Amino acid sequence: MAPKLDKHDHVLLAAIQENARVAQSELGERANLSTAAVNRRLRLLADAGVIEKYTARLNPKALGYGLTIIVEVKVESERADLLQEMQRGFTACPEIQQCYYVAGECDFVLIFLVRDMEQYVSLTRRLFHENGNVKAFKTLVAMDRVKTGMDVPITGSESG
Amino acid sequence: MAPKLDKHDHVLLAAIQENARVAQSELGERANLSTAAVNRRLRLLADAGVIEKYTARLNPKALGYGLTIIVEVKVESERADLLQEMQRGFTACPEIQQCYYVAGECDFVLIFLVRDMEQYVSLTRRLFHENGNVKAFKTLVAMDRVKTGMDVPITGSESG
DNA sequence: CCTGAAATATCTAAAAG
DNA sequence: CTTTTAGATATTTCAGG
Repeated sequence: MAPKLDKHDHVLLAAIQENARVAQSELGERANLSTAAVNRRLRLLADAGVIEKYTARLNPKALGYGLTIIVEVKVESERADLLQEMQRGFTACPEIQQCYYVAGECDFVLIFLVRDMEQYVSLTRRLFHENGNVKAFKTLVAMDRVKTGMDVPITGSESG
Repeated sequence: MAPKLDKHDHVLLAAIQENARVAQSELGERANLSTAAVNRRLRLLADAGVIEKYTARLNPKALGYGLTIIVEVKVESERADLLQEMQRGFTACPEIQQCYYVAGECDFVLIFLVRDMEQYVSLTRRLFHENGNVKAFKTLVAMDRVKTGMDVPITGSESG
């Protein structure tokens, strides 16, 4: 899946992760490449799945989603089909930003983005209380989103 | 901070959140706006901070970061200056993708993206063991990143 | 794999309704 | 808000090393 990234790729990836709108001409200056080479590399990186998508990060508060809640879910049974059905339900819920299947005390960690507590309570009914496979869940209310994002660390060099 | 978003804005925001590279001409078709109106709205939304940034989402595994770990941190003292110093340390660490300050049993929830367990252990030394204000921390290893992203739900309409 | 230049496409701003 | 125009930027492709 990762076809040998060299240091030029690292420069490009770090740059577009920070700001996807920088012109390929400027990327070329930073990476010491022509715009044509930049264009080709970006295409290959996207085709290879290294670049998953170009996206705009929106301000949740500006859209009325002022409440972040982290939830730990414990399940009754770890039967594969039941887990998969739960994962589908979580994934389909737009208010669940992130879902991790974890090893340890609990089984899932979810990150909710909701308008208010009322909406969260309503979602817990549907997703947890009405789901026979949810044994327990623990709610952690975020007072501050200290650091957010899906940024991947990009070291100076590694494989090149 | 949120200067009345109408349904046109919602269409635009949902579209560029899903794919930031769609042409403004196509955005215009989807939102029933001229490209000039789309351009103006996108500029205003960015200036107002509704659009925080344009970014490329990268595949962590492709960059060698195959291990996601969620950590709950409990502090000794909640003194404001100590908390702030911890937050600065977490924020400055590239391997910490996300940091939430939460109410409840623990005080911080962190999401790490690391190359391997060795790197994680090394980071815990520096960030937790060598920090006098960390009372305890609990490590949850992610077996699967079921759903990721920072997407904000965009309802059909609300304030318009 | 690269560069440089040409051909497309896109964005931005202005003018007028 | 709209449409149209025009010029500046950005992108993609192509020829050739």
